[in-house]
Amino acid sequence: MDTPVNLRMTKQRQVILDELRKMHTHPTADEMYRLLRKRLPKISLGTVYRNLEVLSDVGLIQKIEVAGTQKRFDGNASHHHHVRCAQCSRLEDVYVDVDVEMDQKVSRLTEFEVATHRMEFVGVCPNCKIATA
Amino acid sequence: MDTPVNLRMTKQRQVILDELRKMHTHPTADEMYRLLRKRLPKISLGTVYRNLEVLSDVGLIQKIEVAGTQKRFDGNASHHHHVRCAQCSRLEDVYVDVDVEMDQKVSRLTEFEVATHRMEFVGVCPNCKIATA
DNA sequence: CTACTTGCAAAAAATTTGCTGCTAT
DNA sequence: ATAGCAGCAAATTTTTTGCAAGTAG
Repeated sequence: MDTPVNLRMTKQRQVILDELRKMHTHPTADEMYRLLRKRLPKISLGTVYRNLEVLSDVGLIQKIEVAGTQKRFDGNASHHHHVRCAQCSRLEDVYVDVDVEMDQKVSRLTEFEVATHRMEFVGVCPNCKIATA
Repeated sequence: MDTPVNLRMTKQRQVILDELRKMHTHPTADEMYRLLRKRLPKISLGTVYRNLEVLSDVGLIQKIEVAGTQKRFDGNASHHHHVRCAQCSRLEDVYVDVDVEMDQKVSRLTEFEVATHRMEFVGVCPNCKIATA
């Protein structure tokens, strides 16, 4: 539950981080699990869940909370946003951002002390545009 | 699964919409269920799920996809965003928005045809600020 | 009428947890 | 040494679904 005081870099954790970083998609825990078993045949789904949780707690990866029932994870820990296809749910990174005063503005309006934000753009992806046309 | 051609306004659906609109919080399906049983003791959880789904499909309410494992729903169907407290998960509405060109900009960058966006600001709410201080 | 909806119960999907033995530090 | 982790399996939590009977339009 709580993130331990001293994190260890176990084989499993290393591989999870490694694979996620080279993925450039935004897999669910279950998708990661299926992939990881190629390198670590005995890894368990529980371990995948626990590690994705810990890694995002310490900021090495991002937990993406967007549409859909499953959580998704992103090996890219830098500040960026996402576009999602309303039809096929495809998810991609977007590197645009609102101006820096936005968080301040919301802080004043709501009395929350706003630290960051996430944005999800929703639309139709190139593939689905063709399919629809 | 598919939204029917003709929607009926049943008692259950009416009450769900009604209660959700006067709530000003952003309840989960289960929270709605517990509340609704006061007015409709025999309503089932399945009905609550199905109706929240249908109502958001037709745009009468909003399905909020934010942090956390459960989906939340918002009786306010107008375009607005949310602030979430990183400590206690309290969720509030925010009426700020990015400039209208943002969606266009993302459309050009990603080749998605962007229709809308959602923003979630994350920070510490007034209560938790006090508790922490 | 009849397409749509409900309640109920069971199933499925997603995530978390208890435990015991192993391992990174 | 020892706090932290892994694997496994069981339990929980959240959501969906099949079905037979009821109802709005």
